[in-house]
Amino acid sequence: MDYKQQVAAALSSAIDGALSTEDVYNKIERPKDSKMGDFAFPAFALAKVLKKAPQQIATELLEKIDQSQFEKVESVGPYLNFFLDKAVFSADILHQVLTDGSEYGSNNLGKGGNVPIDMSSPNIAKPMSMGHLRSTVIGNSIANILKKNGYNPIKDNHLGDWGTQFGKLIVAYKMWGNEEDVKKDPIKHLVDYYVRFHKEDVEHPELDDEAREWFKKLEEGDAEATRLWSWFREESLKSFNAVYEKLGVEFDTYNGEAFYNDKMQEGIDWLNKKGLMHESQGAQVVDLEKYDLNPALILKSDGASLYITRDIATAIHRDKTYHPALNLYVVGSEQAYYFAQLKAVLLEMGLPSAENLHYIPFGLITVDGKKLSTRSGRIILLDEVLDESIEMAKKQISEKNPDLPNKDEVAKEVGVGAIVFGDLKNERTNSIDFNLADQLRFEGETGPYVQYSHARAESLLRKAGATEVSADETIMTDPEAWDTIKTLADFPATVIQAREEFEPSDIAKYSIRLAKTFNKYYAHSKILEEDDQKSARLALVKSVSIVLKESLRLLGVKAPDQM
RNA sequence: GUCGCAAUAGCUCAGCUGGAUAGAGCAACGGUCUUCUAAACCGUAGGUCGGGCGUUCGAAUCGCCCUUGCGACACCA
Repeated sequence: MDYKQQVAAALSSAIDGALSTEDVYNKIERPKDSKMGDFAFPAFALAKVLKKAPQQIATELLEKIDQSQFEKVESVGPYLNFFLDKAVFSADILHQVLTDGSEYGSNNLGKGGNVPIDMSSPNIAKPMSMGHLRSTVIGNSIANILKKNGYNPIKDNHLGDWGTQFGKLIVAYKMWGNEEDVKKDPIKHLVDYYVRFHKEDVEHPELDDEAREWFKKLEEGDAEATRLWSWFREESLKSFNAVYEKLGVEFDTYNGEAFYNDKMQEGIDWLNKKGLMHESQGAQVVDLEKYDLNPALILKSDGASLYITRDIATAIHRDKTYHPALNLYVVGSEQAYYFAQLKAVLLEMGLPSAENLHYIPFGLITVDGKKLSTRSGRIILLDEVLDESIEMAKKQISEKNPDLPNKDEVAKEVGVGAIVFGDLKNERTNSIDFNLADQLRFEGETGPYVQYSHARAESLLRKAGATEVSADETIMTDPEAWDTIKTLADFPATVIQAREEFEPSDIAKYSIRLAKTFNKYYAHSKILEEDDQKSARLALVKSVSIVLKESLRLLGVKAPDQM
């Protein structure tokens, strides 16, 4: 039941058409302090129409309004404050949560539409850094949020597994590499080869020619080149998967750049057929003047393909395979201009799903204010950060809860949860200057705080044992319980908002808000006390546990029952 | 140079489609564990919302200008 709608209806009949019901609905706001009611209507908008002082309007409106369905209505200055009937509302919300369980807040706005998501996308033979973390966890959370909204997300790891660097890698491996090293620690050694190659080719430029040759062989399907390439790819994937396993992220497809390598001609033909391509300085470009963008370079002057050539192929492939309701790309904000061009080209082509392409940028991660770079060695290894966080969690457990069963599992959930939550907590597009100490905080507004709140709730439910949990006779009069219930009621709208904005931080902030109101409630009442409200209190605790767990799940964070 | 993004407490950030005295967390200081997990709770202190002009009954929020920082600007991805 939409209680705001109820307020709007009551208001609308009282003001007698001076403002449309829709306008009234949109003007209704939530007071900052719940002492000022649950909903408020500022009378300013009516002042102009009625030519009266807003204070006076509020007072007069109070006389006319039907107050029967509210606990009370007050006029405070230019505001009209509505207090909901706590008993009815509480029972209603708790009932819904307990009935729906983890389905609470789900909707079918997506109607099962397919949504491929381009995410994570590490480069073969390079380590995954904190930058990849962002794309991975943001993409994963958006996938969860989409599913909650009735879509069918398809997580696509668009691997960087093609390009001239593989020629270099093959040359380097043949000169300095050996199989055992690569098997032992693939990324470390492959990076070493790559870096060494770049050092040596300064004095031996002939290495570059060799590399070009090997890449050409690879493109032509040469047996040895292909064998090495697929072996490097496989070993790299193994080490990526170790990280994905820790993060608890799975993919539906791994259609990297190599996958699209033989599918580019269709896009080029399409562009030619539409007469969109023309030559400029020897290269093939598409003009995008009407989009106020620079021309997009589609083919190099030597006829070779570019990133955009492959992305056009990707878009066509997705269009045909999925008929996507939305087509998402979770890629760093430094590529904003590029994606504007890509979308413009696809619109020009008339690709059916071009309109649905959404570029979902996220802010850059820097160290000491500078961009990360593999070659310069300014890099933060994701795996190491995760391990440190897990260690930290282990330490906390042995201090605070040494008797905890399956400590290692919980330490992993909490340690990884801290990192993932920390990344998702703030607005996507904020850039982050990396600071390890910041990442390893477990107190205050953090993942472990929300997990801890959930564990507390579960602990209460365990202690309550067989006690009946019932929302039927809820009389939640204390302000802490009331705030918590109202927060529970906000979850479905938060799920929708997070989907509309592709913004996991909406969920993260919500979970902190819920954890906070619950902890306050916890500190102020004796939940397990034997009286006639015990089962109602447990209903609240159970509801909080359900919604906290579900919020964390949407973020890709585990919610242990004990920690 | 052009375009884009940002600037809010010492630090990291919230601030919903403009609305009631600008809010959290961390750090600082003080209080709360013989009873449901103190990874918690309560309190104190801390701000000319980068600067200016404008729109409005009302601006951290919208518009313009300036300053500072970051990023992007065709043959990388």
